Amino acid sequence: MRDPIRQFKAEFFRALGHPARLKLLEFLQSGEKSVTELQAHLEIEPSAVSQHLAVLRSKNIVEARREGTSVLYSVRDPQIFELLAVARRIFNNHLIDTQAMLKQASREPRLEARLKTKRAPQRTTR
Amino acid sequence: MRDPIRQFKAEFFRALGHPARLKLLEFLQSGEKSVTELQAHLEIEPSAVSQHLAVLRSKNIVEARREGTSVLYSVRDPQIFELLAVARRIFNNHLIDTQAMLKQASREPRLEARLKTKRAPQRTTR
DNA sequence: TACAAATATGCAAACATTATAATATTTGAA
DNA sequence: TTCAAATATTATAATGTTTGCATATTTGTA
Repeated sequence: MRDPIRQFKAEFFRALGHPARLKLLEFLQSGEKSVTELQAHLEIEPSAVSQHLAVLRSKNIVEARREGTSVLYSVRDPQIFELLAVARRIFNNHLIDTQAMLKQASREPRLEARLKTKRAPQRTTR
Repeated sequence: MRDPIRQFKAEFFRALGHPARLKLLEFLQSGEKSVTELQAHLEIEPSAVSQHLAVLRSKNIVEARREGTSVLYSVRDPQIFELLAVARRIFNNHLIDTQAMLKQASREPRLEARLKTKRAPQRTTR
């Protein structure tokens, strides 16, 4: 593999790249939850919840412990929440852009259409 | 769409989910760069660089401005760097796990193999 | 056995990546 | 002004892959 560390980081970010998994993590912010609770909160197929949890587990984002017949999940590192908080701040900063994007279904103008041509500043020497 | 905001956040994280794009962002931490510089740094096909840049642009992570024949890229919001820094801290915290994972090519044991069975604490009543 | 949860399987679809080729923009020279 | 070079972007297509999900099965616990 070309670049194992960055590859690993990339996989980490992709693990966050699904609405259901984000919702899981946000819910886990209020503490450890059983799979049953998570399923009730997400309102999707139980097996789908397990599958999303498996993705998060595989990247060490959450951890599980069994208690009787239930399995309780929690977020491994509180800094995950810090990460989500920073992301939230970024979205808030660009809320106007974001709303515009949502509205127009992510159609973005071509790059050149955005780029106001600007003459290169004149070098004083050479 | 079910959940547009979380959907959007998910797409944002997925935009970070590629080693080349992470490398781009890390490089941009030292300031605005021309596409030529970015290409030299990444050592991949020029068009591939443009394509990755297009992904980052589409999520408003970077912005471009033209100067003469070159196009200069920069990161829109310094908090992106904060985000990457938090991610880095998370990885460092779990470095041992991470190294183990890298070594064994991400083979993870099944969940039950990890779960030390633990008896549920006895309820005092009922 | 019944309950809780995970896993296996299979499929469709969406997605992502990359390579190649074509196109656009700016600049400077003829 | 016309052309060519340099810089980048975009279109296309082929591919490959992951991915997400549903259904069914299995595992672990009480």
